[in-house]
Amino acid sequence: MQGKDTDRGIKPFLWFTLYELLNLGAGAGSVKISTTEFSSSLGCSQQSASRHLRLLEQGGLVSRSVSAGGSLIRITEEGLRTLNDVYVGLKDLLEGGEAETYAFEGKVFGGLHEGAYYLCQGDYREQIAEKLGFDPYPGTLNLRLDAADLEKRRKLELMPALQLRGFKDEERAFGSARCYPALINDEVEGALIVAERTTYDLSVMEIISPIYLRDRFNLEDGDIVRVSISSPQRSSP
Amino acid sequence: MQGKDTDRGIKPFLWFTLYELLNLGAGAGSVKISTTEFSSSLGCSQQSASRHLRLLEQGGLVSRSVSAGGSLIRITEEGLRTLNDVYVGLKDLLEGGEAETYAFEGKVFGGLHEGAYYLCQGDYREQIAEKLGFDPYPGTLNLRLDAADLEKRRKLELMPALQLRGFKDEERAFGSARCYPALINDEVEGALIVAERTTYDLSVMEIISPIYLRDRFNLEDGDIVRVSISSPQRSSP
DNA sequence: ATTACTAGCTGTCGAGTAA
DNA sequence: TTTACTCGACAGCTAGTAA
Repeated sequence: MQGKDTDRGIKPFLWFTLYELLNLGAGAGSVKISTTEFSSSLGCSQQSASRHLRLLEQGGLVSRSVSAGGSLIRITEEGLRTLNDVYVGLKDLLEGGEAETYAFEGKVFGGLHEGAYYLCQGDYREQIAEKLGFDPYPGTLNLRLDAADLEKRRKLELMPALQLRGFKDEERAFGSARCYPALINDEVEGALIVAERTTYDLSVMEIISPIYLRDRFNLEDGDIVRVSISSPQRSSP
Repeated sequence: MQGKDTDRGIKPFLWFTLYELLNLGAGAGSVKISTTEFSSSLGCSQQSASRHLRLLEQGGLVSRSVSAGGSLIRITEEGLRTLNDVYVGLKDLLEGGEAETYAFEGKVFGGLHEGAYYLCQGDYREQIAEKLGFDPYPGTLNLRLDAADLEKRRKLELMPALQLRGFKDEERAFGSARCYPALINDEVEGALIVAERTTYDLSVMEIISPIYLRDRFNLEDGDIVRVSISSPQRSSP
């Protein structure tokens, strides 16, 4: 495997266009701007600005609602992650990157056991084994976060993650997912797994692990479990 | 004036090539790598890698010594600044940029009064008036930093600065310079001024100000003066 | 006023190849 | 082995213009 971690899957010139949109405030919320105005802040022609925006939209990095008098533009979660990847890389390389640790405490709750189904699908299981280095117990532990942790959770959302590809079988399609290697209760290895492209409730964390965590820690619904994630996912030295 | 602060004067695709060089460790010191190896880590052809390196060298962003068996490559100070500019921008926009303050304490020393000569040149004086908002006293205050402050000084060196263009008159050419607005002894406005393209001793800081600082603070050689620089130089909102 | 298509230009790419 | 030239192909740019 020689996969490029730094592969952002975006053309350099489009990355800088996205960066300029962030500069104009399209990261925090929608921004109304015309292609003409945007082209001048970008230092190119109106036509190029228009084309860049279309390409970014196609790539799922911004969302737009085109209307007369300027369009409403907003950088998507994926767009922010694309920008943040470079940020994390630079931080690491320029500041001498101390690996931050994100620690969460969540309450165990029932969940719908959907996770178990996905994990039984051979393809996910293989990818997890390959990328995380363990064979997952066929089920997820669902944790609910306190509202106070949501801001931290949002930041984590932007951090680089290991990607699990989506796939199809005869019956249905499975979306791709991201996962973050984690330490559960400071003892057991596992991972936070986040389904892609779902407007998932950020207060819910699905944890996988090679072992059955409810047994291992004698967990009942409502118990508190600690999840520590260290970031960034370092590339090879 | 509608000058783009974000104008890095570098093509997007070259920026990412520079970023990849940083990834390979060419920021901390020279790195030996062949264009073929580099092209594979860049994900492009050997010809493009070679061309990119030549363009970066022409632009003064990397220095090279081409030799058989791979060239020695190192990112220059200006190259690091180009990367750092984007880093600072992202930090500001993604993390909600608290403006850091760099504070230095330096010992007054004589200096060669070269600075005074430059400041009398009309062009510099005009640019300072325009960009810093004051008419400089025709002379600089020279401070020598403690060795302990040098690391901080090096970091400041990478921060975005106001640019003073170089120029020529009939007799000679004057190089360009960077300056950082500063507060002197927490009371008087002024600026740190750094001549470009000189392998300047980082332990020396040249301070300009609208008034004669030696009188204002009753300074003798060896006295301690405090210089506070807040960064980044925020762009217009 | 917008956004975006078409046409033609320029710059960027990479295979071949020289040094 | 290197690095870097030439040159054909095409991606990205802008001016003009349509919708």
